[in-house]
Amino acid sequence: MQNSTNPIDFRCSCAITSSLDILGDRWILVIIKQMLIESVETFKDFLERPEAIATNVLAKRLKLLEDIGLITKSRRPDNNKTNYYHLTKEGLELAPVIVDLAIWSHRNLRSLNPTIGDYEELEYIAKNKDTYCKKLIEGYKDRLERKSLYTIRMT
Amino acid sequence: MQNSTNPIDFRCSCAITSSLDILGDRWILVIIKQMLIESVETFKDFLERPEAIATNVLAKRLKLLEDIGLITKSRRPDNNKTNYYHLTKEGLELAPVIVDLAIWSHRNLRSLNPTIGDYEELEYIAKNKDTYCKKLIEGYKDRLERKSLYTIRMT
DNA sequence: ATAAATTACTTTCTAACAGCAAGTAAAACA
DNA sequence: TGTTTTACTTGCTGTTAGAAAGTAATTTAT
Repeated sequence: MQNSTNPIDFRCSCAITSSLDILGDRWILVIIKQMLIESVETFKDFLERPEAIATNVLAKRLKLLEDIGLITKSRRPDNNKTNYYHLTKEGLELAPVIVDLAIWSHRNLRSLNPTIGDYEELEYIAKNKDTYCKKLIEGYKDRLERKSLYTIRMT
Repeated sequence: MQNSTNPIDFRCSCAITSSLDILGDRWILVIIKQMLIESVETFKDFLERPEAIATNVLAKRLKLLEDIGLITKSRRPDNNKTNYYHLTKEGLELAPVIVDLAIWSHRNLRSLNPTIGDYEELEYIAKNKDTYCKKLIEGYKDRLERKSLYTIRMT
C-alpha cells in the first residue's frame, strides 16, 4: 500500500520513467492541454470537449492531479456549485512537453490521422517553439491572475 | 473494428490528443527512451532494464510500434535468433518530447521521487536542450549506421 | 554429436481499470 | 416552487496489465 503523501508508485530512479509514472496515461496530458490551451476550467467544460472523457474517469484524474500538486481546485465566492480547476506552476511547466507533442504529431501523424488540422498554425508553432511556449504560459498566468481576483482556493 | 492500415482509434482531430492516442501509455515512451538513450536493441535488453517490463506487454508494444512505423525489426545475418529493434526517423523525432520530460521531472518530481538521480547532468541538459537533443539524435544515427553494415531488415 | 543454456516469445490467470449508463444531491435559475 | 444545471458516485461489462509458467528454435559448451 502507498502512503498518503505519495500516491504514485515509481518504477525506478530514472527521471523520464518517473515522469511517465504520472503522465503515461491516456488522459492526464489531454486534461492539462485542455486547461492550458483551450481554457477549460470546470468539470462541465471537460465533458463538453470532443475527447469526451467519462465522468468517473475525469473525477479520478482530477483528484490525482490535485493530490500531486499539478492542479488546484477553487470556487467562486458568488457560486457554491461550480468548481474551478487551474494549473499550478508545476502543471504549467508541462507546456514544452505538450508543444513538442503537437509538433511531433504535425510532422509524423497526418498519414495515420488525416483529420488533424491547423497545418499553418502548427508550422508556425514548430518554427517558433520557445516563443510560442512562453506565450502560452504567460497567457495562462494572465488569465488566471485576472480571475483570481474573484476566486478563493478550496484546498 | 479497425482496418489493418491503422491500428489506432483516434479520439478526435486534435494533434496533441492524437499523439497521446499512441504515446499516452505507461510503456511506449519508456521503450523509446531505452532505445534512444540506453542503447537497448534486443528483446532481452528490454527485460534487463530496471523498469522490468513483462514479456507479454513488451511483445505487444513492440508489435504496435512496428505496425505504426516508429521502430523496425531486423536480424543479424550471423545470428538467426536475436532480433534487433531500432528507431525509425519518426521514432527518433520523439527525442525532444523525451528530453522535455526529463527536464520536467528534474525540476518538479524530486520531492515525490527522491531517488531520481543525475542532478548535475540534468542541469546541463536543461540549459542546453536543443544541443543535447541533436547530439542524442546524431549519436543514435551514427551507431545505427555503423551497425547496419551487418544488419538486414526483417519486414 | 549431444546436452545445456539462451533468446524470443505465447499462454494462462487474476486483479485492476476504462468506458458506458444510470443515479444522486445540492445549488441555481425561471 | 418546480425545473434545470453542475458535479459528481455507483454499478456493470469488457479490456488490459502484470505475474508466472510454458514453448520452440537456436546457439553454446562439452
